[in-house]
Amino acid sequence: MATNRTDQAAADQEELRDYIERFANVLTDTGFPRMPARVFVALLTSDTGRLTAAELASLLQISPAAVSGAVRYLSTVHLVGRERDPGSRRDRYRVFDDVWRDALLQRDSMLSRWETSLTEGIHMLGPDSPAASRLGESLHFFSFVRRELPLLLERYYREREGMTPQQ
Amino acid sequence: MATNRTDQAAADQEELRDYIERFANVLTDTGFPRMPARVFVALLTSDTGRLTAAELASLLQISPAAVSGAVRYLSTVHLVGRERDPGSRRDRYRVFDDVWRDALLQRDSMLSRWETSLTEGIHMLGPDSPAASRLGESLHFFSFVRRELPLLLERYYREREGMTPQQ
DNA sequence: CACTGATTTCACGAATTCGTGAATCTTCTG
DNA sequence: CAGAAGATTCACGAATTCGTGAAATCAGTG
Repeated sequence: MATNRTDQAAADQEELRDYIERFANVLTDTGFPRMPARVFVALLTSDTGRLTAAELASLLQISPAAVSGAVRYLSTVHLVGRERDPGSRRDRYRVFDDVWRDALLQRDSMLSRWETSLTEGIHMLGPDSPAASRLGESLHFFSFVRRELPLLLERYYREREGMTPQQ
Repeated sequence: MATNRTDQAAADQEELRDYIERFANVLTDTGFPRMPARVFVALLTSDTGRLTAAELASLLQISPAAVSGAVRYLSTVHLVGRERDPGSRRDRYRVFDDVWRDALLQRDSMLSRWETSLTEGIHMLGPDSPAASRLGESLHFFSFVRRELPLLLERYYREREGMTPQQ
């Protein structure tokens, strides 16, 4: 029995689906909500990086409502964007090329909230208590990271640019 | 009516409790489980950085079981350690001085799992598909971060050392 | 401006998480 | 080695999260 084209395509999709689940599981282990993780990986592993809601729903075997929810989440954390082909009713969702940069920079806002809390704590505890000095250490560390992170990213993109000048 | 010492202490504790809740909320907003967050902040803001289970329970108004659970969580993510004064039945839980370094390095293991998944995906998709090249970009980025992070930390500790040589 | 295809919203049910109280287990003291 | 103080485990109930189906809303098209 020969493996025809249809069989092959089916096998490929089967394998892709399995992979998506595995990768998504790794992400959920790190606190990522389940559906968003699956949708995100589906987009990452699609050739164009752009899929419609219907394609996502059928690939992942989920309801349109689930797609909607996942995409809303992913949008708010800037991991995917919404596009609409002009003169069409279908949205297309896409992963940004620099997803990870955005994801990292997002951490930044988190850091700044932490810094706010730490500063507040230091004032409350009085500047010369041992606890305050512990909080101060943390604050110092965070502001260091927050200062250095953008520089690190910049360096990465500069290096990468150098390696693929044709991009 | 004069403010006596007891009143002042009570007011301080009240304020501390409020602060702990606020800071813990900030942490939970970033995916941190609630109880662990509260216990962690309580330890951070204690003068010695070390509290017994009973002290935590009374400060946070939670059951011993909740303390136990929170502490177990915090231990597994290396944010607090357990100590026992020799010749005592009481455990003391403490925040490590370099909590944040550990926390960051922990991210490292997360990154390496992601890298594994990405590599797997690249193989599955065939190395010259567009999707594979997208995954490849991500892989490249992560290995960069994983390489640079320890260097960044090292630099921080070296700089800090220079600023507080008496430590 | 009615029609149709597509997305979002909402209420519900299922599943999971979370904290407690009670019981069990551990470890020091006499 | 019995007793007591402390910590942990476990089952339960409460609260939250999650995904679905159905209804409502939105946006192009003729």
